[in-house]
Amino acid sequence: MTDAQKVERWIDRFPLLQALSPAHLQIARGTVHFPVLDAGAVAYELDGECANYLMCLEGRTRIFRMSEGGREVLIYKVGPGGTCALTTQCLLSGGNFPAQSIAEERTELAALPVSTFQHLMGESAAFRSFVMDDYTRLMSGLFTLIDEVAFAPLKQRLAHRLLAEADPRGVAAVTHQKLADDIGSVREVVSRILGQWAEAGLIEVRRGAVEIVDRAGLEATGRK
Amino acid sequence: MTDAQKVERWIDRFPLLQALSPAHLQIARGTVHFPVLDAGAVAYELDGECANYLMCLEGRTRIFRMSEGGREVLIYKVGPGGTCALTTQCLLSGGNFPAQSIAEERTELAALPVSTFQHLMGESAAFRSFVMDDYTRLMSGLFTLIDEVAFAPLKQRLAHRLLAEADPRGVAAVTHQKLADDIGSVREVVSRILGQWAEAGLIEVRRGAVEIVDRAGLEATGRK
DNA sequence: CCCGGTCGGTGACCCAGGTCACACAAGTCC
DNA sequence: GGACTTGTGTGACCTGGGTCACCGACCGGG
Repeated sequence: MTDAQKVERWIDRFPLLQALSPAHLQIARGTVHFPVLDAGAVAYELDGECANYLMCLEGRTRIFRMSEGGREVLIYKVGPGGTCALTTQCLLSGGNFPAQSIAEERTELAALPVSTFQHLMGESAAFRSFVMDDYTRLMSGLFTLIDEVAFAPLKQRLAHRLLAEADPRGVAAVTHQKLADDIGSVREVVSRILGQWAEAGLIEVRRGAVEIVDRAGLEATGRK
Repeated sequence: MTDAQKVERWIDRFPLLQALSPAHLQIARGTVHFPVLDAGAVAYELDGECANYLMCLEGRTRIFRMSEGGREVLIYKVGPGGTCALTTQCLLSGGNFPAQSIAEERTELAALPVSTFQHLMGESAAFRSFVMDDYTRLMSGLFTLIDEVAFAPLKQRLAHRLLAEADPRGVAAVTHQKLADDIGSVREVVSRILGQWAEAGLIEVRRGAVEIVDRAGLEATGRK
């Protein structure tokens, strides 16, 4: 794919960019570039510096925090059409990354350098609203996350994760280990809960995947 | 105190406002008003609408989330010179309050109506930076909060809270119940931990107050 | 077809921390 | 100086969920 094509695809994926004035969009087009991450590659590390505003074109990255003990909490995942709102946090605050990120699969990004970002933030109301939109979304996501880790029993968090991970047909292609990582628990516990649900006919477990049989039932189980 | 005096005090408390252009500052002066909350009054409720950008002149408010079970987590407290960054979240996202707030003592606020807020956000880079500054600070606060609720043992969270609550002389004027609420636990547990620390000579407990005797020791106890 | 890595299942055990049920001490309001 | 309210101390108990130690099943490659 030529660079010009990549630029078009990028604008395709982020239609809101078209609200930029021609001049501003021109600046963006001229400075954007397109890094690619292999599966498992580190997108950025905790406390790393942020040199680009990142948007995701293809693939998926996982953003999480890790405790000294090695356990993790998932903050969010970014897929095609999403921006990595933590870069916003860094660029706006002048600080470093408050979490770390790893590509779950091969991931193609669009990256605007800091200078462009700052310039557009200063000059373009449309760009500001584009950026702030995702940023405020991140904020509200954090509140529900806080609720979950602070109050929700593990079952509920697992149910949520599972539902979030499932494709339209209700199949979630994840290992127990990955689920456990996402919700900050351990494999054994996840296996046990999944076992109970399978018993109850809510799900079916396969190697490397879980199929949701009774979506409603699962949502309800989670809820108490 | 006359209104004019209040305006002066307000600008005194928030010196960064002086970076606004005279015209913008004039708009702010013309529309700001000064609500007062009695101790225990509700500053705003969960899911409430936000009509003003709020800054705290005197007093203290507590912002927290509550579970269905009635347990709470403290998000942060705002004192003199602080802005209530959740109002920013509301105003920027166009949504409602993601948490609730109660005045811990008589609290005097400065309030800029939405219209002024929007206007200045659109026009004044200085105002934007003033607002975003606190907003990004909130964001990073949330990350450390997530860390704590997800990973830290209760002792550690209690130690932090206690240290945060203590005045320069090391006296924290709080009941066990309040501490428990802040960290999302229950009185009995807090009493027990406090008892152990008193035994170990780290603190001294009085009715309605805790005195920190060995600050360093307390910080260390928390840390593992 | 065998062999090593990745998954998943299961039981025994343990512990932080929440729940319940009191008893008691300090203020405080008449 | 009762009587009531608010803050605290403490023991008995329970349970979610993490830890440990395995074992067995599947899977892809030589």
